[in-house]
Amino acid sequence: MIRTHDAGSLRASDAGSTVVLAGWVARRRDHGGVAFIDVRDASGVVQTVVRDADVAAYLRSEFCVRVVGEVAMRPEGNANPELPTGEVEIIVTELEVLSEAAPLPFPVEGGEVPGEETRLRYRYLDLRRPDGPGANLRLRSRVTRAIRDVMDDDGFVDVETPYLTASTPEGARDFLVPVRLQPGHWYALPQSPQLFKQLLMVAGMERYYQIARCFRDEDFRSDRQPEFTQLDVEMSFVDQDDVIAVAEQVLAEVWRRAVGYEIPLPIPRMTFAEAVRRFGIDRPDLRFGCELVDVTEYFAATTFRVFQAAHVGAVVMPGGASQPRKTLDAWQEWARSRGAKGLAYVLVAEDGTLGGPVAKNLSDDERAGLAAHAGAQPGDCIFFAAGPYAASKALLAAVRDEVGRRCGLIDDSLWNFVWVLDAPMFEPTEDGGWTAVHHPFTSPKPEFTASFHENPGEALAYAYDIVLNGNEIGGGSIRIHRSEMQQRVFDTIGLSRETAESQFGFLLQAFAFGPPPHGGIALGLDRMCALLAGAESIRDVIAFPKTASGGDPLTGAPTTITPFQRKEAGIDHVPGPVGQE
RNA sequence: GGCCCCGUAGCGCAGUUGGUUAGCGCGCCGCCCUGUCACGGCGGAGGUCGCGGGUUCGAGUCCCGUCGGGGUCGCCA
Repeated sequence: MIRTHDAGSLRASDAGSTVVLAGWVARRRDHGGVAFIDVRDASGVVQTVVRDADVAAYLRSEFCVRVVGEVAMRPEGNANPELPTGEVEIIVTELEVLSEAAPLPFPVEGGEVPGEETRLRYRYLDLRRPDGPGANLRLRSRVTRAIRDVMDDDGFVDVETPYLTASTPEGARDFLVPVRLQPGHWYALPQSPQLFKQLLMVAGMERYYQIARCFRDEDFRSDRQPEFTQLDVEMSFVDQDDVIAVAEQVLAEVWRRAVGYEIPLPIPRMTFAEAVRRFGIDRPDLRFGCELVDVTEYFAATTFRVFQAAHVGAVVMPGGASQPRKTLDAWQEWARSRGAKGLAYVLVAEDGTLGGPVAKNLSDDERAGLAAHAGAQPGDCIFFAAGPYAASKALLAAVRDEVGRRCGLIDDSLWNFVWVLDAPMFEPTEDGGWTAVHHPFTSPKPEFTASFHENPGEALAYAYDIVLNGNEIGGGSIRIHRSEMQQRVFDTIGLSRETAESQFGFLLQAFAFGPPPHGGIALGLDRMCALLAGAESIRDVIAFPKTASGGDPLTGAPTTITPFQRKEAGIDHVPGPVGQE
């Protein structure tokens, strides 16, 4: 090493020793005769004192320097209690510029945080910022270390699965890779290692894990990138409780070591049906109340046409009656932007009388008991959604989240985990058929193994999602391991034997050779890290993320390719008639 | 693919009802300064107002289109 000490590690106890530091010029305070150069490395920052005016005047922000000097106590009254190293300073005897820095596109130290695109174009400088995303990468490293320690202690085998694999038209859009040696043939990047990890169970690995990159060519969100990372786990001879227990051990160790939080185990469980009934969504944020109220029965005989619906639900906004008309109108616009027709509301006045446009459409009896039935207090606002069950619940879930935010009901310091179990196995498609809610390898719960084909809408899946503060951070299931049942699932979702054979034939064939009962889970590493870091976007916990249009401002990817590359990759190959390629 | 917000100096932003030479802070360059820690003082440079078109005597400002960034719905087995 060209240095003897880390800048941020120096304390009063080091006074008198001669040290060699290497780092960057964080700040320069040049007084002419004496100059203070803050030297920063990964460990922190320390003040150095340069008395050679020529040397000091030459330095600029972010020059990379090597400094030799003696650690000295700062003069009386000059200590800086804001800094861990604030009691000492380095009296510089030798300063070597290792490399110069051009004028910066944005300040590495202090200043306003630049726009996202600028930060990504100069990501190496963004990561160098002491209060930037670099700290998140260190956090992420602690997380993966904790994961590997737990998995290793539990006897799991870390296996790498292919990134160049076969396209499966089901599910998300694939990223495709042309194959030079076979013009017209394409690899797909895996959306997840799902099929391979099941093959590893057939292979007798019994306990598999991988911190795996996954690829999905879908639109972006703040919590979605085209490539993302998950902790992928699969286990043989297990039940749902076994998988959940392993996941809880991982989460507990990660939270313990990343942020020093002890997750109370076991993590509470809730069924999918209960989550939707009480919170309108399968990933409820349990940090606050405001649970949904079912008023369908209450309005069963109403003459108000809007409430003559399959389902009428409500959510109470504490203190919402005092919202100005403009704000209430803005709620309508908000609801419409989410595809709803509007958002009915009733204001409960301080004297208990009901106001708002909907109130006058209700009967005297309906008005009399409404506040009590909905659990509203004087001064509250009751929002309503009426229509099909799922759509109404979804709208109210969004209202509840918005109410939680606007009313300051959410305690940011809470870590509220919950398992959501027993999701439906199938959901109806637009053309009257059925499709798998999770994926078609998910087993039905034991009580539905015989009936799911006849009553797809009632079948519950042997699946579990882990939810944290309203965010789905992972999910898994017990898989189907018998060809017969797998075939019935394919039949249920209308996947022909030919299609199933061409897409998943290798898995079905593997299942002919003594497949063990198995199940697993995948945890979203990026989302976990973003939550642990308090980041608003998973971009903040990824070293080199992409923008919303899929570009990387730093490398310029994706780029066009040369005509030679086109030819060599064979991407313009025109396939012959099907079956004759 | 739909909708919403944003785009003005290297960075962060202001810019009135459309009106003369487009401002502010930081940064940058030069000079001064021996105890600062967001050091300070004096001086200076730096702009295709994202791009294209239109309205107008006149456009950073209004209109249309387009590109880029962010968010959201669809989508994400």
